[in-house]
Amino acid sequence: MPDSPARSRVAAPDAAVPVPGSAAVEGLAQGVFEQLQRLIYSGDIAPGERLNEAALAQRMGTSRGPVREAIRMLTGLGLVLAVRNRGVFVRQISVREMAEIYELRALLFGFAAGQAAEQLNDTDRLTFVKLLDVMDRACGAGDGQRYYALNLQFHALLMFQCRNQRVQQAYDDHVKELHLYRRRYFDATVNMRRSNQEHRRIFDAIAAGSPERANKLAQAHVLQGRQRLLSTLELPAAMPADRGRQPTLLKPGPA
Amino acid sequence: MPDSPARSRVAAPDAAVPVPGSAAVEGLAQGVFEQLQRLIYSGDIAPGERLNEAALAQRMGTSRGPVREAIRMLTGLGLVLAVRNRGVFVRQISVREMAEIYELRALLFGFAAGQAAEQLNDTDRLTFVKLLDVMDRACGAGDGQRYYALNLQFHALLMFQCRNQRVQQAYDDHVKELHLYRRRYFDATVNMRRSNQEHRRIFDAIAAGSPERANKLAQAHVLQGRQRLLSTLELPAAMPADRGRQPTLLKPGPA
DNA sequence: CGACACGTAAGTGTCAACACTTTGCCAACT
DNA sequence: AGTTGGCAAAGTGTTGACACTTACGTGTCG
Repeated sequence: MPDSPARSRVAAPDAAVPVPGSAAVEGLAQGVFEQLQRLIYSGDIAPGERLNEAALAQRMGTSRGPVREAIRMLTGLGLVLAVRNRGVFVRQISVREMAEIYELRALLFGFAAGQAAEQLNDTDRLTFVKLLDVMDRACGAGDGQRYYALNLQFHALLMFQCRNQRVQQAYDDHVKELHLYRRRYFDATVNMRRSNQEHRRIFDAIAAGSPERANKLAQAHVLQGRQRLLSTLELPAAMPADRGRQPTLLKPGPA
Repeated sequence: MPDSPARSRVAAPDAAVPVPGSAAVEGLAQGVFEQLQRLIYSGDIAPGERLNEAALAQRMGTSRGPVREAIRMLTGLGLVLAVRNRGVFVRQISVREMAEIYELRALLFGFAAGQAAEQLNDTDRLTFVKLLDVMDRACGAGDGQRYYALNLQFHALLMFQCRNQRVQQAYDDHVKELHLYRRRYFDATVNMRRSNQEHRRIFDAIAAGSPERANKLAQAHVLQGRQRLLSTLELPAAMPADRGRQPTLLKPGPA
């Protein structure tokens, strides 16, 4: 009791337990885990980068124990790759992997669309209508950031229609993996327009109660999204520059 | 690597590092992780059971650190559920979850079958033919254990045809989750026969180059597998029993 | 006889120290 | 000059100890 650890510590930049009223009940490892996840998905840590335990521990205001545990959670999640005695590295997904993930996404998304066409309740239908309306406006205004967010919402709402948490989870997991790739390259107004049109057609098929058509359209939508992304990737080196990083294909592995 | 014999530790029952020639290069945490995974999938630890860190540490011949890290990997994998200050419990999947997983499996399996019908090379075709032949024999001999193994092989071979590692991995992951449910209830000879017939029909569709039909048949096969399992679950009142533990794990709530 | 409070035991959460590996650098040797 | 050998620093792997929370059994009071 002479030592009140959480409080007598110097304020850390990303403290996992900053204030008592916070989510300290979750435990340090959990807190560090969530911080790291956020940092990785936000691109703040960058794929291929190494995670330094001591540095992170200091940054989070804990010892290395919780940091290591958090990192192990990340490995279990497949977000990070551990190499014995060398450290863990943020996973880099290759173009091929990205393509594969898109294919899987297309499959799941198509399935959900098909289910939606068979069992769409009125409140969800209304939500769809409203959402599409807002998306039209964002699209017209050329607000890429906003459209990106709405797009996620649309997809989430559609995925919910399959009433299968496992499928939704699989979808979410894989979408997360694509975040790093996608965020940067999703601002071309043209892409936005086409994407928006496709959404409308998918919804029409769903509202019309045509599972087959909805499925096909939804699948095509995702695959065309992949195509759009691939084409922007193939364009020359005229993007915000990721410190010279190419769409690398391989992990930072030793051999 | 030269052995460091300083460890005069008594041999532990499931030692994660028994002999130098073993997988010691992977690190203790990794070793413990693999052991635990095995123990859980083999049903040796049983769903709902709690993992005692100290006990496991002793059993594996390490300290609690590596055990905790291994456990964190399991949580990242979703195999286990952690509750602060209470411990981690092997995840129990409900019947509903099982049904959902089967639906997802059906989707993926159907997809692979469709792809297979579009691009099946000769060597794989031959492998299929041979495999089906062996399965016929095992089926005729009523060898449930053997058929179970062959069945997995058949499904793996078919999944491979989609040439998409992500899809395969998703399939594998979910099949693993079902292992606990399935192993016990898969010996009825009748089920074996019907299953085998379905395999044949699926392969026929693939060999005939009919993606649509192959997809449908494969999907139906998995869903019928689900039905077979559900019916066996509903029959008996007595199974090994989970020691009365319910899907609890929710704390009563503060104040 | 039942409910509540308390004390104790078991178990998890966290930490700081120590052991081992890898890696980069500098010097000596060919 | 190029190569090889071996220090030294940095970082990961592992451990045992200590703090804290929870669960459980016991005893007392109503």
